[in-house]
Amino acid sequence: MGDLQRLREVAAQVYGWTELRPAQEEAMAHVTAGRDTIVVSPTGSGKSAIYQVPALVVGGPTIVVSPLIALQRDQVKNLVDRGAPDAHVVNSARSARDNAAAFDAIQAGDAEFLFLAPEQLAKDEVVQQLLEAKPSLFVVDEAHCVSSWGHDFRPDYLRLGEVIERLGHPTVLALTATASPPVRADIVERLRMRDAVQLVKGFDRPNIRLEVSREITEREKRREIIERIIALDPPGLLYVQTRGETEEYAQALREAGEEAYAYHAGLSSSERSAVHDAFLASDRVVVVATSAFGMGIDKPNVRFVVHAAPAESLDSYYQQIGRAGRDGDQATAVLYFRPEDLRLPRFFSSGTVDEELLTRVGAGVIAADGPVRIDDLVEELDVTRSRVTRSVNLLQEAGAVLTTGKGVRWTGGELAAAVAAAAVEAAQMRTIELTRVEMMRGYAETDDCRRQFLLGYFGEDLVDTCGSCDTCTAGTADAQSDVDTGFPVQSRVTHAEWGPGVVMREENDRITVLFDEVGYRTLSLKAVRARNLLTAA
DNA sequence: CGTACCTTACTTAAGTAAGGTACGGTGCCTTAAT
Repeated sequence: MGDLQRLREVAAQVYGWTELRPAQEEAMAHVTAGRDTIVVSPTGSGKSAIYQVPALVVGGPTIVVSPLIALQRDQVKNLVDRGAPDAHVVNSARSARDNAAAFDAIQAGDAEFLFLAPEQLAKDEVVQQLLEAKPSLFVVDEAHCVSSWGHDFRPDYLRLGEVIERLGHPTVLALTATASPPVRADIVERLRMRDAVQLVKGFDRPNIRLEVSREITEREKRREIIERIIALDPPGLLYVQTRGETEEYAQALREAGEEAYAYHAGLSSSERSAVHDAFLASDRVVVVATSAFGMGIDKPNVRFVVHAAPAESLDSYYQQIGRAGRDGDQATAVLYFRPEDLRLPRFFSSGTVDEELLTRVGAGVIAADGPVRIDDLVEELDVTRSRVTRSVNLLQEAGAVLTTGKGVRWTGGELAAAVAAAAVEAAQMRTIELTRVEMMRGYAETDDCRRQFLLGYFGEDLVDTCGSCDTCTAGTADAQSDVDTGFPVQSRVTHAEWGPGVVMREENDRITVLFDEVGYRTLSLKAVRARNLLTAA
């Protein structure tokens, strides 16, 4: 293939990579051929190269959407250090003049890469500037953010699909280290990827030993975590649920003689970067953090990731433990589990729907009588931009509004009905989120091989038990590979009450199905058979 | 959602019980005041 030869040449001459991995070449070949592509592959496996090399083979600049300004900075520095063509960032931390210069460079062909956050792309003038640059490649880095943050925290992630369309649909490349099949489907749909190739490589991390410790009291749990961390031998990470706990555990660890730092989003940016630096520099460090810590931080020799409490989904959990053992050496992931600790993840997954706001936003769109910009709605309604955007997204989901290049427009239905439909969408999303928390519980409580459970959740079939997780060591894990329930994993089924879904997991006496509308449910086979609840679709 | 902490009410006037309420995670961006 001529393309492949050129890709190898560019990799060697521009970046100094004399050898590409087969998985990288495969992805690069698709991107170069103009095919929308989603790549799920661990951090440290050379994901960035998948756009960096093709970007120089195909004409036109490359836009990279990246969730954190700090990350954008690192990515640009990385390119500059390698002597790659110019890369720029556009964000609120830079002066208007610098941002304008970046657009000029990208339009003039003096720069190849432009990094920005999705919020920038919500601005009309930014999209206009990019249109003039005629980008050929649109990269969404940390693409799991589309699904995990887009639905509430950072709603502009859900609007990237429209931006891609307005830019004439350049080749879309979505990159992430962790995404289960439904999350991948969500990313593909939201980014409006066409005929997307899905490449999932190196998902299992066999050098990370999986363990769960079920605890009775909070007090006992705290004592054991401190002891265990000392025994596990830093460097490592301890994830906790609240900002307060980061300080408490960090102090307890320091009193026990460890080098420990607390990290959460409430710290000043200088405190945060001091912890980053200490984490990267030291071989004896423990960072005690909320979920704020980790994205874009690549330290190869992290020996453990301990969780003082469950995460809100196995997606988040796997993302976090994936920060251990990137050097390939032995590492350990321990989850300390008390059912009570599911309280906070449940709370965070059950955000409320503001029907009054939906009504006001809907009324605002109707009153505009034609396309209206979200910024104008924000001004008129005096509500934060992110709340308005979230409401617009829900109304759009319900089919009540449409987005065009000129703004958001009402599709003609009745306001009350549209609000009700949008509220149903939101409620359905909440239900699904809550069942994702339940899968976290399922992982913590299973007596079967944890690796099989985890990989199964991500749509990967591990034929034999892993032999190295705590349940395998304890001898409770039975191979689930020869189980035949009549409903094979990944096959589509329909439930009498819950509608269509996909089989995620088969066990001797039960199966777990991910239903399109009600999320993950575990069903007793006895009941399924007795009442004929499921049919293969 | 559920806990932790607070106030209030009650009565074996100093401690208990009931009732009320605040709080808990992720980051862009913008803009005003130093």
